[in-house]
Amino acid sequence: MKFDDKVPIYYQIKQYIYQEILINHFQPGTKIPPVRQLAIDLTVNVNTIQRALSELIDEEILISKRGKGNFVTTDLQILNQLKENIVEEKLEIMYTQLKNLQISSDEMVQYLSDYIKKREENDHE
Amino acid sequence: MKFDDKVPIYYQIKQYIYQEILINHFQPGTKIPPVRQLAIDLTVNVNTIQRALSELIDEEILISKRGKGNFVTTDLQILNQLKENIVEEKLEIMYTQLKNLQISSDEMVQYLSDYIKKREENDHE
DNA sequence: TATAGTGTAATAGTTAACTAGTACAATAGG
DNA sequence: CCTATTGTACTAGTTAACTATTACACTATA
Repeated sequence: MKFDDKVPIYYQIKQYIYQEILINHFQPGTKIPPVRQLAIDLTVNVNTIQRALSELIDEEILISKRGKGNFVTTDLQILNQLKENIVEEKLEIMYTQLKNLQISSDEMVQYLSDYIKKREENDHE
Repeated sequence: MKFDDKVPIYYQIKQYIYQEILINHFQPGTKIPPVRQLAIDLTVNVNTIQRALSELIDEEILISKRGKGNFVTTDLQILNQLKENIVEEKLEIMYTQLKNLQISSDEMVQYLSDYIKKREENDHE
């Protein structure tokens, strides 16, 4: 996995696991891969995996069962809230950054539409 | 100035200066504040300012004149390109992240519109 | 010419993130 | 009961980012 060297790896792993859960690659109630396997898959140290997981456990996104594995919560309320928070966070970051460049809301929507159009034209090649 | 502790400070300063230039707080051809003053204003060390500035100088956004100060380029071509690049970069980051959550382009535009609407309702209070 | 203001360089020390390695605790299965 | 698998904890060492400090080079001006 490729990481952005401007952001801590453990934090990017945390985001990655959020993503895998929210798109149901890791399903509610099921076991996620063992820490040692994740370390291999993501080519990082076990400690770095553990740091990401321990935060997810604190957040009750994951439930740790010693000797068994780490399991995705079955609390759909938590997961729905998580998705909402993440989407809103991403929107807020972009909104704030473009506002700082004195780009209006209307321009922002237009820029996004244009960007998507451009992307999708290229993706169809 | 408040910094995101997940991203290097020098990098955030660099982004800040981009912004100040693009919204004409620092105008083409004019001198930006001395490094020692910037260090005070942003409450960081001079070395950290210098690190950000040296990258901007490499990019020819700024021109350094020893003993005089650092000056914003007068090359509007470079500045226009810079703005385009930054806007596109911000759009791309959000697009990619929301796509990773299996959010469609149409949903994305809708989410942004909703978010803006919500923001502006609150901002008017 | 002396001094203040400017950019630049270099050293030393601190901290957070990461890696490597080892060990330990709990569980499952033969 | 033994062994493999799993999560967890701990120590040690490296590196990048940051701070603090000093020094130096160039410019303007009194």
